[in-house]
Amino acid sequence: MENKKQLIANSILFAGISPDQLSELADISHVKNYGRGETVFFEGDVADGFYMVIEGKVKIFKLSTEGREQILHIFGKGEPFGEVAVFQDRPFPANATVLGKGKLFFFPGPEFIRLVNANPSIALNMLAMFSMRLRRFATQIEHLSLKEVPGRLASHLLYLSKEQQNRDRVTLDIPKGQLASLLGTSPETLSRIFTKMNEEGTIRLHGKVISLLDRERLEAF
Amino acid sequence: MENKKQLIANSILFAGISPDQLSELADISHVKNYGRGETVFFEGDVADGFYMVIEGKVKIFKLSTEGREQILHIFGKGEPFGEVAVFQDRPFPANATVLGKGKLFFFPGPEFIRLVNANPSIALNMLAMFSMRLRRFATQIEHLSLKEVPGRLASHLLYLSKEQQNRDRVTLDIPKGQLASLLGTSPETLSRIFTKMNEEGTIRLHGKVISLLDRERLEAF
DNA sequence: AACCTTCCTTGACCTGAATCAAGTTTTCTT
DNA sequence: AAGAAAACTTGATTCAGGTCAAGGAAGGTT
Repeated sequence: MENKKQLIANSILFAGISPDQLSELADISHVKNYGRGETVFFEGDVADGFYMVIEGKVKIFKLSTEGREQILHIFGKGEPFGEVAVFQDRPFPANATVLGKGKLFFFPGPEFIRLVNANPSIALNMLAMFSMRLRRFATQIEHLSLKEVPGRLASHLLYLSKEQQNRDRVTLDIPKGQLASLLGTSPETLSRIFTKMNEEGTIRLHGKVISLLDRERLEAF
Repeated sequence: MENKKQLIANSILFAGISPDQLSELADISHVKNYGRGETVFFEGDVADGFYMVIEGKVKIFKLSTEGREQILHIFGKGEPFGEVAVFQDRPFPANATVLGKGKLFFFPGPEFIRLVNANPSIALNMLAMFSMRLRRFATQIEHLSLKEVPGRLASHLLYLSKEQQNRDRVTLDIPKGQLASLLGTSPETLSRIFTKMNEEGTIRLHGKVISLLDRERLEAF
């Protein structure tokens, strides 16, 4: 329980909250466990609350009528999701499932709305978070429309490198099939491009570990 | 000047503001005029303030290295833009130019930040606005990745119809070339699809006016 | 009314990437 | 360790849609 409070206090969303409100949040939230690939919610479900990742990763995605998948976000530890729907009091606009297995907080919607309205610092935290997501979405739209798949992959590898202390040896944190869906392409195409970059000497592949041999070239895409 | 206050008071962003703050806003804001297709700002420019449309339309867009354009938003009367960059204190993430000619408000950044921090109701208005934009972006990503161009056009026509009192006779509010860029395609491809839908009897073209003859089919895309 | 510019359309061609199919490797499970 | 299930790779084929090129329509300007 103490642990629970700490997790909440350390999150971006609830940073700077008062001890009272922290206790209240800890009281109203549940912890939920999810098995491999289990669904958290479907697009169209009523948003009676939102979630925050404690352990594991969650993908938020859309499906086409033919079953193709486009990932919008992948959220990790400490990141909330579903708050937009709660805040707008509308159904979830996309599906959420756990990658691997995971542990999540659930916060009931009405209590959260009350908190946001009462506590300007939470509103400001949310604004900061939404701003970042808007920026990311803008980049994603740009990439989908203006870059070809090799360019998107190159961007992603450079992004991963930045996240991982700018090392030249990068580790994929999701399966390649999921990466394909995040980049808006098929596993087959992604695989071919990996192979080509490997042959050209731009990168070196070792399964989920990838060495960036030629950053210049990656940036040129 | 009275007019200026009214425009601010009627905007989504500043709805519910106090008379004092309204006066202050009116004092710190300037009105700027823009000629046909003039640029408001470029991607990468320092965001020392943000804008609100008084007259005309503004497109926010990204450019590829080869010069292709992807429109992220088109904003009309009363809509603010550039606030995300101001709020994050980061350069503008995209370009903004006026379609046709236009008249805009400019609000200096620091004063705005002060206002948001002091006034929770503005923060909540912003949250509502950002939520809506996140949703729109999610839809745009979904369309770009999972729908083909005819599907995106069909969606857009149905969306326009909804905006225009659900009439079956819809009027395009931007040139077709711009629509192509909004839908993430080329003018040539868009033109071909318009022609095909016209031949199939799904729609009837009269320049910028389009009759929706077969909603069923449009929705099926 | 003639001119110019911007916008739109149509044709011909080409290519990036999706799809289908079949194997291979990796990983879970028992 | 063996078997089953995912995950990944490779090949062959197809096609949506981008690009280049040229002509036509529409709207603004003098």
